[in-house]
Amino acid sequence: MKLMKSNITMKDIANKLGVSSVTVSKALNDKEGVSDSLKVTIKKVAGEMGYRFNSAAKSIKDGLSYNIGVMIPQRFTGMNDSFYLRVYQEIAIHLDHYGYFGILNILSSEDEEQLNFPRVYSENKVDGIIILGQISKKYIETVQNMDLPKLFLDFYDEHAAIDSIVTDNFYGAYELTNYLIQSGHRDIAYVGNIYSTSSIQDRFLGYYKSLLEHGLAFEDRLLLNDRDERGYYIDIELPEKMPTAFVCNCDQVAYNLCEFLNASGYKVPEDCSVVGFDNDLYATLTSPPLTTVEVDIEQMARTAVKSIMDKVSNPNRRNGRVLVQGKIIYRDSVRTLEADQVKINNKHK
Amino acid sequence: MKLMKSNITMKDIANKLGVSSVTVSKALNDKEGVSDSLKVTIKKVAGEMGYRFNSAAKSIKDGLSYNIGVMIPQRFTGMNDSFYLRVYQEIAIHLDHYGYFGILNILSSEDEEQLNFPRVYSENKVDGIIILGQISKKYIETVQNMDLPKLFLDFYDEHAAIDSIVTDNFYGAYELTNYLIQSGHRDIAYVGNIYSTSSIQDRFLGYYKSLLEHGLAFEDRLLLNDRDERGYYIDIELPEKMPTAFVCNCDQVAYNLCEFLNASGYKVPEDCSVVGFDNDLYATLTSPPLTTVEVDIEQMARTAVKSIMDKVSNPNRRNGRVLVQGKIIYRDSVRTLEADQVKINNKHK
DNA sequence: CTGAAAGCGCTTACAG
DNA sequence: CTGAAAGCGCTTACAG
Repeated sequence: MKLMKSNITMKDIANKLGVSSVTVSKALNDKEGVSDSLKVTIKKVAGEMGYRFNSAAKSIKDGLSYNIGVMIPQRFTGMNDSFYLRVYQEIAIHLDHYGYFGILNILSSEDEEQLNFPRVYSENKVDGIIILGQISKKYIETVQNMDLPKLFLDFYDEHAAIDSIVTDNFYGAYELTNYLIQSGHRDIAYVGNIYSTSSIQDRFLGYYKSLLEHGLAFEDRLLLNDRDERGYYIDIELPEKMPTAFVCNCDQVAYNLCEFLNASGYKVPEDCSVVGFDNDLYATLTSPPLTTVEVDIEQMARTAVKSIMDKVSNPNRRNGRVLVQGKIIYRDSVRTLEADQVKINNKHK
Repeated sequence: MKLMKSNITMKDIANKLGVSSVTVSKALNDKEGVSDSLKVTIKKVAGEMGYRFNSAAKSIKDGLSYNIGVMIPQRFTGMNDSFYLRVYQEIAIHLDHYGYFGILNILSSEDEEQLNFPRVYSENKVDGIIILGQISKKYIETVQNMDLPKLFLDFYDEHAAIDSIVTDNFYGAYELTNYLIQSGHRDIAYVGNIYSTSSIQDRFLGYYKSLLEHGLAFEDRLLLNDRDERGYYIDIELPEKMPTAFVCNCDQVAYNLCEFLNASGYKVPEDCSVVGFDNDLYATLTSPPLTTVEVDIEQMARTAVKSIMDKVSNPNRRNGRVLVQGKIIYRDSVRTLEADQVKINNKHK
């Protein structure tokens, strides 16, 4: 079925002007081989005739679609405050600078389980694909089999030799924990299921490194679970002996924790300090607002787009694992403990 | 520059099997004119060879890109909780059912002012375009000049003969106000800049109709502004005589109002009732949570996709202005006033 | 059931 | 500086 659109082609412009379509093509693309005056005329007439470039014709010639696929696993799509959608939005904006477009591809749980290639791939709709958000081990293999530049964003996999861009979760949590220790805290818990995602795990390790460096012992009671294997939040169980501070793997969990602490009669930061990660909406909804680490979405998107575009022009290009630094946002959810208060806390043992 | 990808084409499959590419095309597309056995063989070999369909070649033939553009004005992109991004996400999911993809197009303020066509249009990248979020009057004209099926989503314009899909703001606010009146409220304010967007205005009119129907007089003091001309929130000024209830144009403003009321010593709902609109994150962040109207995002996206796909196959198709019903979510921010309390309130006059 | 021919709109050598 | 020819990968008549 042919659409009844009155599509103007280069040939139409050429006919009107009594030149060839080759000349029109050169003029419109600012290429060598047309006199300046003819070029001007052609552009003018093209505008008058409402000419629109047919990118499909170009695509078929050079084998490029001028689209980049952004794949987000379905399970990340339910949230109200969607971090990934905002990342996608920034990606779309940056792709525009390269003359590219972004095609959003929600990876259904079904396709992920059945290891189906995404349609953007099997229909050749994209020149590269950014996988935004952790996918299953099995599906990583499927992605590896795709003959296309690809990039993991916001997660990585040790075994897959696929370039990735992640927030420096490790360093961010390390700095944040250092800050708590400098503020006099010695008994610090970490909240998060460390087997759930690499982000949560790496943030834990940054926390752990800080403990190690300061000669503080880590105990199992200091690791508090926040979600089940499927990623659904569960009630947080406080340890018998209360820590003086909590490092939460994300702001939403920090928010949940604050609510729970308040309900249990603990005040933040008087009774215990809480820090988050992400600096999303939740960080400003607690009272007091949360000290947290801001993920630099714009920088992540910019880096991701640059990296994938590099790979499109040079498929052998490897960038490895690139870290994007976060930034601590200091607010009021951390209390500075006086030396004697630290002692009192220790006596409780 | 030609990409060094080992692209398998139908011709390759045909050569391998000693048939013509026409036959391969028919087999792969399940068309008439190939024996079943040959069809099976072709599909099998195509799979083995890792054949991927070249959609650009198809596009150039039938003049369809199999993409739909979704344009969101830049000024709506700053928010943390992005309603429009979630709508876009649902649109992408529904487009998939039609074999289509969604291309996100952030309309920069610059392009909006200079009345530039979006690149998705001038490069023929889409078969239709959904404009998600109010654009300027001037830019509406630009959109009208685009020779492409188009659709306004979440707003409409009286003068533009462009189909639109909007939440039934009028009816939602009407029902909500009815509910307040049934709960004994007689002095009800509306919070929102009614010249800012058609949504805010229509919600106001629903509120107004409810007042009219119940013989309640509207007074200017009952209309409270919440944002300036550029859409930035301003401090809300309470009227001298406090109303018993507030109908807010959206949940975020309701949330802001609740914070302000609490800070000013008023308790919700004991001292005054508050209702919102949208049922977004903010509706559950107040305490108590807000009674509000839920916008049916999934239904809006489904309707929008169906409508634009209709127009793609039949450019003359007109659907007019389609309303998508919302749904009241009853929570605890509304107090039922006893008859005598209403009287007491009236005595204050 | 099978395939040769033509064409979609553009661009890339290459010849003049 | 200008353009005829060929080709990108597919599909649509049409002929056998």
